[in-house]
Amino acid sequence: MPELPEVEITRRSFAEALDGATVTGVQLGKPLRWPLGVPIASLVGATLGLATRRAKYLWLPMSGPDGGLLLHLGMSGSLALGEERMLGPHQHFALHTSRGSLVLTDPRRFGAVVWSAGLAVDPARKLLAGLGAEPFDPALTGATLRAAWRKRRTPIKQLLLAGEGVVGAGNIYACEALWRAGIRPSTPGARLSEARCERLRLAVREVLGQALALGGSTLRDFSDAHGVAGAYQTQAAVYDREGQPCPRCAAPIQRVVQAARSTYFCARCQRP
DNA sequence: CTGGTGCCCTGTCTGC
DNA sequence: TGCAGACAGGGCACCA
Repeated sequence: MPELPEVEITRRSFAEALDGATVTGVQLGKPLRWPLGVPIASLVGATLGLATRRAKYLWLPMSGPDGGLLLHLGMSGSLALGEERMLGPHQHFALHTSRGSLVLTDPRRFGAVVWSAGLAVDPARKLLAGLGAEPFDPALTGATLRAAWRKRRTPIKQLLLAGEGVVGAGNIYACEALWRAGIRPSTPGARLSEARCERLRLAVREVLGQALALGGSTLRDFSDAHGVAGAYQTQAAVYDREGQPCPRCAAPIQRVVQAARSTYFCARCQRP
């Protein structure tokens, strides 16, 4: 489900409310992708800091014990902040605090909540290693993207999905950014000139920025920690629009499968 | 190293 | 109505 905009919107919707809160309990439902990695009891009494985000991961820092929870929403996860109550059938993690309970709902359980003593040590270090630059990092340029992709024959769509060079664009926003940049999703990364890399960098920023402004995309069930849905999906130019006219040139949008994921593009205005 | 595939798990929708 | 199959916003492990 959640790509970078949805994760960031989720973060913003609860981070300040829980900054400084005391952990009063933790509840687990069915297993998520990995074990929590710490006894629940040891977290009780910890003080929460301000939640941050790296790529599609959220980091909930704590002191006493020092460390934090690294959280990923997977394909179907969402967080809600509310009163403490029984876990529902798809609620597999709850962090009860002095200022409310943060509950992870994740039917498919591809998500994760993992304890790490810090971001620079395992398991967080290993999970975050190799991620590309943040899309809004001023240090990210067409030249740095060109350098990251120049030896990669993998199609650019898959490089974006893997977070190589730049993170944050999942299936929806990778399709949208490539359309905006006029680049065919099947184009090998190495084929992109620095100028096209720069165009794609700007496209990724624009798409993610617009999605952030619209509260993300709600295809089925995404909402922020207060239950507010997103509206970006109504703006999509190509995603899930197979056969419909390209907003730019009116040619029918095509759908292909790359690495087992649907890719939508306009064959007329997106060039190899 | 690299690119490709399979898999984790559940819900929803489509077509027979 | 029932049921099988495809598909879904992500990412890891493993293979050749």
